[in-house]
Amino acid sequence: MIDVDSDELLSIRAAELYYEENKTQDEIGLILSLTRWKVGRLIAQAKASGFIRIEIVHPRARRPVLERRLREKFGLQDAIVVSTAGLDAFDGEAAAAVEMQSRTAHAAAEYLTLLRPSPRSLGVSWGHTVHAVAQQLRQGWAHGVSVVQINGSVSLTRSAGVAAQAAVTIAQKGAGTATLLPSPAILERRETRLAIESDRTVAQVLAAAAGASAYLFSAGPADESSVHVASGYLSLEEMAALVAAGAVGDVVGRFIDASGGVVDDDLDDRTLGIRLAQLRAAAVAIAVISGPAKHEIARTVVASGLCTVLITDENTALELLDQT
Amino acid sequence: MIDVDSDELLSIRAAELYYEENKTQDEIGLILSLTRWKVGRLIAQAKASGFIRIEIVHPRARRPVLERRLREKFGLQDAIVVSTAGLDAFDGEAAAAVEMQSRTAHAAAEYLTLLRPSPRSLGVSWGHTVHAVAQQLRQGWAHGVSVVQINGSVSLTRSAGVAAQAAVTIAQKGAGTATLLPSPAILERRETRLAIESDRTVAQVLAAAAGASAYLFSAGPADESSVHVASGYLSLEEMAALVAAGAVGDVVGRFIDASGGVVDDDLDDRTLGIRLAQLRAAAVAIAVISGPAKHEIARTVVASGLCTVLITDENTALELLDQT
DNA sequence: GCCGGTTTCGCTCAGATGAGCAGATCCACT
DNA sequence: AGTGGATCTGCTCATCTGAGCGAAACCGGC
Repeated sequence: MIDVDSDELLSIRAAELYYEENKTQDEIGLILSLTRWKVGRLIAQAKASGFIRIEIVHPRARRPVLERRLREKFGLQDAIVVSTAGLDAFDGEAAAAVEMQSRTAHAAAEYLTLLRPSPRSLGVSWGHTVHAVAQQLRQGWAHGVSVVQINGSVSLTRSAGVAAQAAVTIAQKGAGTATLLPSPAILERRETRLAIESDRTVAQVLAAAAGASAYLFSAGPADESSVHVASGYLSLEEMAALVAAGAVGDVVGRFIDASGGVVDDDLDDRTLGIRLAQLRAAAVAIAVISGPAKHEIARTVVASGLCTVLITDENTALELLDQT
Repeated sequence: MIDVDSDELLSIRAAELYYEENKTQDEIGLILSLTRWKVGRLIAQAKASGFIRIEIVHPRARRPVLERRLREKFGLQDAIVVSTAGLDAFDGEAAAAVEMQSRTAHAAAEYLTLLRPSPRSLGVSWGHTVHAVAQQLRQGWAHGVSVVQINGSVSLTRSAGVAAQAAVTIAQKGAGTATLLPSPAILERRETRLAIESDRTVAQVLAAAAGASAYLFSAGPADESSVHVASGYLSLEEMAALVAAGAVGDVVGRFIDASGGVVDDDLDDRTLGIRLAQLRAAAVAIAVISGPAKHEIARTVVASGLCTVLITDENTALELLDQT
């Protein structure tokens, strides 16, 4: 029979009476024939040994401890970590992932709303995540905000509207205006990109994007589920090649490796939108990244200084903090 | 967008800072621009709303709240409920069930050891559970205890030793003696039972059993997994007939229905061992019942006053307390 | 606008709790 | 046995926290 340290057992009994029966340490001392100081120490010991688990079960709960550790480890200005508590109530991993996506987007919307100073101009990328954030924002989240798209958005397979939707919604709900970037995200030839870029309308948008007072973007994993594959910008073969070359994902359409460097210079040269250096230099760059598929790219984003603020879920945060 | 009551959200934020960051309510007030009393109330509210879940994670943890409710609801002298915390670490329901069985047996062994006055004579039944308790008892748990079997034990398919083992082990570890009941549990004819019962050796054991200062027994479900089927006392058909007649399980070999009454008078008349009335009249009757298959019989045991002390697992306890 | 009822607020005060400290106890090694 | 170091114990005291209580704010009906 494996014996459990009798002090450990006592501390469990004390903790039961304290937390479940909410008796005072005095009363517990009486019951267990201990001084109340001993009881206090036993409970402290139980806590220190991790036998007492306190969980805040609420869809909008956050994890301040993880947030602080993220800030410290990666030198972030701010970090928001939404709790995964209560996820077992959802059946199926897919449903759970959707819920976490939604919680994260909600947290991002709230963060944007509460951000002070409220951004005069906000550069946004596009994709599922940014779209979700736009949805969660409430009417009047800002009083006049100039929203600018920061990377090419015209899709080859869908109408431009879909990608533009997010920026427009964010602007509309913030009583402001949206400036769209009328260009594909990835061009076939470098020259085409240069040509489009030099067009006055596009150049003006890019200039506006470069001068935004804050950025809001997500990141995508480098795999067949990437929006760039779905949008037709990249074939499955090209994606496989990127992965083979070390790509872990993309930020504003630019594919990067684990160290945060551009993977394919040629591809990057054909990609239209602000450059990663501009993002790295931004005073406020909010990355919203959630989901198990994005752990790797999330690590790269925070590790290579692409964002100043990270909004993510608990699992991703734990993964990011997990050593290395 | 479904809005969450802003007070509710505040209470979550306050709770996060209080429980995760362990700040004082004063500090939290400073952070959230609230008075410390408001913070206290918010945290209390979060607790009351059930957003704060405090769990004691330890294999030997108990559930004093459930224990008290069991005592109150069923008028028990005592109740021990072992926690299911940490069971997800086991893979498979079977492994989890084994773990709970073991935890419950451990708790029973501990209870016996700490029972005051220590029983001079202890009547025991036999089966998996009692065997497990015997295993978990430690050397010297008592100083001279007279252990008596309270129901027939000679198996038709295995050697008598197996069923006797538990009683012998309990006696040996308690520096005492074991008195075995040298008879099958269920006879084929009433007359045989009477004949055996009138034999002096058997009669003396039964008399000793009747005079025990405490009883320790378990209960079995009425289904094909019953030890009485495995032991060969009952055929699958007989068991099916018992179930059809309303049997929910057996206690010391006697099958009872939901209200605690004997299901089959003839069968009961062929069963050798102490009578249920004797158990109901006992000053200390400790029932050790754990596992999902035994919820129904557990309910019957406590509801019909067959035990004064129940030792069980959290799930069974919850089931027992679940209304009705 | 006014008024009664209800809720919320800030506060007092007493009880509960944790930090820190000196004495007691234990333990290993001579 | 004797000794030095480490740990444990019970205590004082300062701080933290929850109950209870008037005062203020709020709300709906006139």
